[in-house]
Amino acid sequence: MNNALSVEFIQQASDVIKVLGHPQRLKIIEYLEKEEKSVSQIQEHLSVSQPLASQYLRHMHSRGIVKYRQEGTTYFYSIASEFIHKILDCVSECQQKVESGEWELAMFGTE
Amino acid sequence: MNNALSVEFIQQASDVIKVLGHPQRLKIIEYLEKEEKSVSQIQEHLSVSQPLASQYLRHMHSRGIVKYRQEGTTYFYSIASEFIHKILDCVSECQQKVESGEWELAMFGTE
DNA sequence: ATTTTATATAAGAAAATTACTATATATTGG
DNA sequence: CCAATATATAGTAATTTTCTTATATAAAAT
Repeated sequence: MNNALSVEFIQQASDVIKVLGHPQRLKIIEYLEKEEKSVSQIQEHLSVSQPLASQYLRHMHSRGIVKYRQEGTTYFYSIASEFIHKILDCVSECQQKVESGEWELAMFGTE
Repeated sequence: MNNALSVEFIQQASDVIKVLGHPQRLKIIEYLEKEEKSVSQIQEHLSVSQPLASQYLRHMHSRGIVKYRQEGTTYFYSIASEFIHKILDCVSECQQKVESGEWELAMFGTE
């Protein structure tokens, strides 16, 4: 079932994964899961400054993780890749397993 | 099907995901997927120095991503969490979908 | 035309990450 | 006890990331 990952794919995938390895950006992705949101909605949801929200989104856009649609001065962002949806499912499933006591997210908190 | 992620879980999960957002560390995880490996095996597999390999592993161990078993002077590392296996499955599935043309890993490579 | 609203962009300081070199520890074999 | 092997740890320079402040753009409203 598991083919080996190619060197290039590992490089690309880790680039994408890296973006999700950040609480605020992961929160954005979760917020966008169901439907597109405007920058100001995202900004309020995170309680961050406008430029910082914009920067997060630009960052994720440059990696192909989100896309946007413009309507007047409003930009609606949404998830651009199936891979992101899958990862999010995975994280969500993990939370459920952890809550049910079936799994541990991480085994030790040492250091 | 999708419960909302809690703030604490997002924090913890992004901490773990962050570790995978690095080509060499992701490669280690993939290398460990089937079975445990010694530090020197991992070192050779990555073509990095001994201290660097050890540092990667210590880093991943501190996050509960890998665990080890000692036998003499040899340390055998393996994946410590189900979550990591799941993420790896997800990445592997993604590569297959990308190769088959069904998905794109990322939509734009701009910037 | 001017103001307001929504967002983007730029520049830089502070903090974190990365990878290197040098050294330490601990187990095994002679 | 001494050397060799396998791995860990410490210290650090270079790079990257993160977040802030200030400014720009562009559409809409007055």
